[in-house]
Amino acid sequence: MSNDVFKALADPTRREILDRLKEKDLTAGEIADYFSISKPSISHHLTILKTAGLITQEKKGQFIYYSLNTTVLQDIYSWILKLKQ
Amino acid sequence: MSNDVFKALADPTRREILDRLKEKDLTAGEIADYFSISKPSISHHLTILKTAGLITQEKKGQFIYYSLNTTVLQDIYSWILKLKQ
DNA sequence: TAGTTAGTTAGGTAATCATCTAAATACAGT
DNA sequence: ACTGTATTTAGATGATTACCTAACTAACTA
Repeated sequence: MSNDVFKALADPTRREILDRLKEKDLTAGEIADYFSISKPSISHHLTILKTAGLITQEKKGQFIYYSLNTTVLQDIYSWILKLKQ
Repeated sequence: MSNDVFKALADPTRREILDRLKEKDLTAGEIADYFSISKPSISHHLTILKTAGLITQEKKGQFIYYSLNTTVLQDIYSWILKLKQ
């Protein structure tokens, strides 16, 4: 099972990033502004989420837009469901 | 949200403990025997799972039986579901 | 091409984590 | 009470993590 996904979800900041990206795509800067954490730290969190496959990035000129990708949540979802019954 | 539950699930050993407990209740010793990890380490993992509310323990004589408790998974399940749509 | 803005990479640090061995506690049987 | 079995607690250690500042890269604008 994708341990990367579980580990990515184990941090409250990263979960909140996902919550925000659910509403709309955001640039790294917009995400950093929302949290009181330095840009490099946010960049680090985004790398972890990207490695886990939970977000994708697309460069638009000067900006990098991040989007939510929930397909990798299916395995976790199924695992929890299986455990629950 | 219950960060403890997410963090408890972020370790493969702990997830496998839950998988095993899904089949039947087990003693700490039985769990430790299954993994090639020392008993104190398993005890530590069990404490984390217990603190998160994912398992319960019941003492029967000399043994302590651990059982799966999936009720605390509901929040995570709902959160993922919300994210997925 | 110089300056500005957006974002990452590099390097360092303090805190947390997973693991171990050794010692302690709890119970059962003789 | 003594011995053995089950499990936890204590204390230590190496690895990982989350964060920071400083420096770098890339792209836009004048």
